[in-house]
Amino acid sequence: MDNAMKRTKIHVLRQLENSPGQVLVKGWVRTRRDSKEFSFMEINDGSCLKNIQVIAGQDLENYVQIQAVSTGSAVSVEGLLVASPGKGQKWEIQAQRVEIINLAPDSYPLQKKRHSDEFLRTIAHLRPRTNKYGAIFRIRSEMAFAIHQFYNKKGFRYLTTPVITGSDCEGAGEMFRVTSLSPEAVKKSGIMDFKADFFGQESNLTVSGQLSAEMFAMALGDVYTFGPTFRAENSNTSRHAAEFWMLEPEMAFCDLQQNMDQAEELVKALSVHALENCEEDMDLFLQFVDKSLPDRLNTIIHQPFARLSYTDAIEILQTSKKEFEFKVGFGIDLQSEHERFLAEDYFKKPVFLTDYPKTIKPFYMRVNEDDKTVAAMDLLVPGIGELIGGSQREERLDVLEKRMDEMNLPKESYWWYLDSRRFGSVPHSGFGMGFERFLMLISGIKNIRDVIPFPRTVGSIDF
RNA sequence: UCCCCAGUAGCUCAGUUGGCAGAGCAAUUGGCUGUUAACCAAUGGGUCCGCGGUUCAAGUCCGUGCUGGGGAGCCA
Repeated sequence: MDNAMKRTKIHVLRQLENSPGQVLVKGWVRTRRDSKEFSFMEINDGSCLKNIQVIAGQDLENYVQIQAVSTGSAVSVEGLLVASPGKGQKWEIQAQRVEIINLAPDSYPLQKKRHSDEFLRTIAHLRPRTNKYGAIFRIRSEMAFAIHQFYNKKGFRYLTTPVITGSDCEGAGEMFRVTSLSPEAVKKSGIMDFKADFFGQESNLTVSGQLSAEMFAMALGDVYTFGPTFRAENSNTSRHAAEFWMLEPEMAFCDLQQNMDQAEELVKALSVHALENCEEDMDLFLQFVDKSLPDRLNTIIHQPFARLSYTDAIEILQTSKKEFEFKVGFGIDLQSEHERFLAEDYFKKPVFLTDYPKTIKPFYMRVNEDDKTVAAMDLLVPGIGELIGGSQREERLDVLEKRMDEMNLPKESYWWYLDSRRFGSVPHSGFGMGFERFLMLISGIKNIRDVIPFPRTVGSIDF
């Protein structure tokens, strides 16, 4: 290859106002059509949704081989960038040299037509080469960056909390056990001897970085964690995965209202960021994936989210004419149908529900003056359900210890957590947002498996 | 884990009261052509998800298992 020539990515080429003349592109052939004296090749290099059209003429020395280039093949093309006389594209490349880097056999599974999401899940290693999956994974990348940018601008510090944890009762669901004990040794002795295990005690994959984040909020002020989270729940739905990414901001000197303000600002800012920075990829979803998406995003960005207490929500559900499968009443956790009714039918926009009964919420949430409810907040969004769960944390040592006693939690193993309430305890709040659920919200993709590069779910860990 | 639905060519699907296994797209070959998921023609392509049963005969009916999808629970 000509080392003097530098490769230009297709997203750069497509934005050019004037032709630089000679260009070099490398990518994969999406489709090829023959004409009388030349071949049309559409090349995609993953830098953007769109392809660049290459005109490979019969005067090329390897024209016979070029005519055999199949969908999925990798090529390197050097030629002149010229205005395209055809419709549908501004530029095209008049090839002077086409190097076939790799010829894909006709068994290449991706065809020049629409494939079902279910089929593409069975070839998760190849699906990012399609328009839709290429688009969502570019958006996923951009959104991860946007999260860091959002909090960096606000003066938050990024905190990486442990993936392996020693606490076995964080109460957020079933946990994956981490061990270095060999199955043979365990079978032989008949017991899991945790004292002989790597950490000398039971250890698990994290279900939340919140407790760690609270410690750092008491030191650095405003922090956030953003990383992988693991749940060993046997849940088989389109909204759950065993491994997912969660964003968890934690803020000192912050009450429940300010917590909701933060969450609402975040969701709005990220949505705007997606539309402004992933315009071409977002258009694919706005136009073809979910017809209701433009309205939904417009509502999210421009309308204030609804805010009401759990008690008021129960009132609305009880007085609504809608027939529910499950009865509602104070003290009962809301069912999916209730949450959907509130977000999709009643308010038709994201809804914060606050002040849930303390009996259905974790120990760390701040007990309200009524001693019946806690300063919790869940953000319910149309189409997804719960996107965010958060609370003002219980900063009063005596109240917190009483709650832990009520819930039979071993205070001694939370000694360090309780220390934060002993030494300079202040009101503070935080929340967790499922990153994949947010991606589903802004893309209209209906299954969480389709916004994760290689999803891990019950009974499925291929790739 | 529970409820419902599905599994037929590489992909998407049709297949009637049980009676010879089908279509479109893809692939291959040829034709045509500054084409846009190009077009036209021909050809090849099957463990009808697995196992067991009913029947003269099962893609079709029954049982069971597996896989996938939708919903519920749990949650982010």
